[in-house]
Amino acid sequence: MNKIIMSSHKTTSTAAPEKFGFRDVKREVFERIRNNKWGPGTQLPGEVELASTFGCSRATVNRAMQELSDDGIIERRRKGGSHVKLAPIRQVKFEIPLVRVEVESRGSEYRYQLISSEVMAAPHWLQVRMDLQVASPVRHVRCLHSADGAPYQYEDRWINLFAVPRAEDANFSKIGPNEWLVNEVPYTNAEVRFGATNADHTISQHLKTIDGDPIFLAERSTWHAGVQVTFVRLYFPRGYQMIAKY
Amino acid sequence: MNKIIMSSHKTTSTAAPEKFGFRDVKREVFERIRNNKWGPGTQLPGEVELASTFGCSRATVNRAMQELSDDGIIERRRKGGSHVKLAPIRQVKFEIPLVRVEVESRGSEYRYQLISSEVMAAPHWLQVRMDLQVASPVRHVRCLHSADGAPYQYEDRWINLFAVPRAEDANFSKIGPNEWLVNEVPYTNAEVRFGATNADHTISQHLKTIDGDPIFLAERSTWHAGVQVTFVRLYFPRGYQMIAKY
DNA sequence: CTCATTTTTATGTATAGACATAATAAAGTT
DNA sequence: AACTTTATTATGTCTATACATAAAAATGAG
Repeated sequence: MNKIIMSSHKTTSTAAPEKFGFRDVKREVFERIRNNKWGPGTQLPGEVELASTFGCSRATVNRAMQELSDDGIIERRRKGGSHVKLAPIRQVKFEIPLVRVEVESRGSEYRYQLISSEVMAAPHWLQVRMDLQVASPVRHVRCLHSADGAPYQYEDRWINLFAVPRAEDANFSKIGPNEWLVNEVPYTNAEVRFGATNADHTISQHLKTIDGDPIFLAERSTWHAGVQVTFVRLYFPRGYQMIAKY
Repeated sequence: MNKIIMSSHKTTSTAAPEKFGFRDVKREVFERIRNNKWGPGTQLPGEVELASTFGCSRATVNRAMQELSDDGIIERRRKGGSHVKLAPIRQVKFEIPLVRVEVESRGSEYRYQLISSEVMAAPHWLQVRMDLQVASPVRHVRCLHSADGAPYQYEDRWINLFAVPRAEDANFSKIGPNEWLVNEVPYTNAEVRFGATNADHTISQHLKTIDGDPIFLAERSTWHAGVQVTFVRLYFPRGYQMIAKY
């Protein structure tokens, strides 16, 4: 299965000449970097050289190197050539699924419960947070997501009705505002901030924890076409862990 | 600056025929998806059709669509064609830089301080955590990272000396174990878990917080070539926020 | 020597053409 | 109708070629 080139020459006589696709090239180059054969800072061979080394076209090498660059493994500059990154600032990727999907994928029974909902003028702190015009109408929704009957996430959300007028009449008693918004206003830009906080009385009441318990808090701001659509605070009870791999 | 195609026909007579590169194609397609012109689930035109629409080659369209697929915007299947994703499970990307770099990029003065270091046999809980052979030698290092004199991150790290023998004699009094490891064993696989916890006495002492204060906790396990290299717990005082955009 | 100009070069991007592959659709068989 | 086989088709990938572009390196002027 594994295609490995031992020497840097084109092909040894014994091995089958198996064509190198861009995946093979990518894996090979990455392997050499990992093995410290090409350590941090090393200038890599040019695309033409690599192409002849691996017996493929420059376009193929180019795609491989392009992806390695996207992955943050190497840096490329015109004329300067490709270099192994000095500080491997590797990026973590993870998906933020719908709560419902997240709960169900753990094999738990998902339940949603609307706690409160009201339409009002944006309070001052929110105007600042959401960069709103003074007194824009917003819908404030609070709800609870449970897994197997136990509180899983407390959601405190503000929706900009100027950006999403239809949210004023949306019915959030059965599906949560997040799921509704995702269908209504897909493909937004967002910024998430993670941190820790204490449970105040309201939170501990809904999450069934004790006042002062540590809470994992995620704040998300979401934009569409330049205007902020929603601002939400998600509270997770102690023990919740968000997992990311890279 | 903005190149916008109004109709779906090749080119209108008035507008300049400006060539569409893969970026233009990508932006155009994404724009139509965002505008709900092509809503969730919609089957997109085939590559040949798009190519003639935008007046470029199929390869160009292919690259644009490939990237949209990588970005999680669309789904592609051979013969099935390209579809706008139903549930836009957008992925969050963020970088985990070196603490030093993180602090310095905020314009603060970084300081590092070694608290303790000892070589020992792995305690039982760690053996389980790191999937080690019984009683592998490990180096336990605790240290503190500060920004402008204020505690920024308390680091509690275990290094598998079987995987990284040179770590036994490494000097961690001036540069931290993370920075050392990143240079010694680059390009590893890792898993990070985020959560919230309470400050116990040790933590609150070093982070200068009060016992019981909420702490943002990140646990990271790192592998190289199949064996776990290190396990680290990072404690951030209240107020710390990790920011991710997407 | 210093500075501005030209040349060189590695990567960036686009293209037409070719074949591979997976999966659907269509046709044929029982 | 249910099943098998074949054809069709959209995407996946590779190639050779071409030109663009940024930046280093070489060159020349003062």
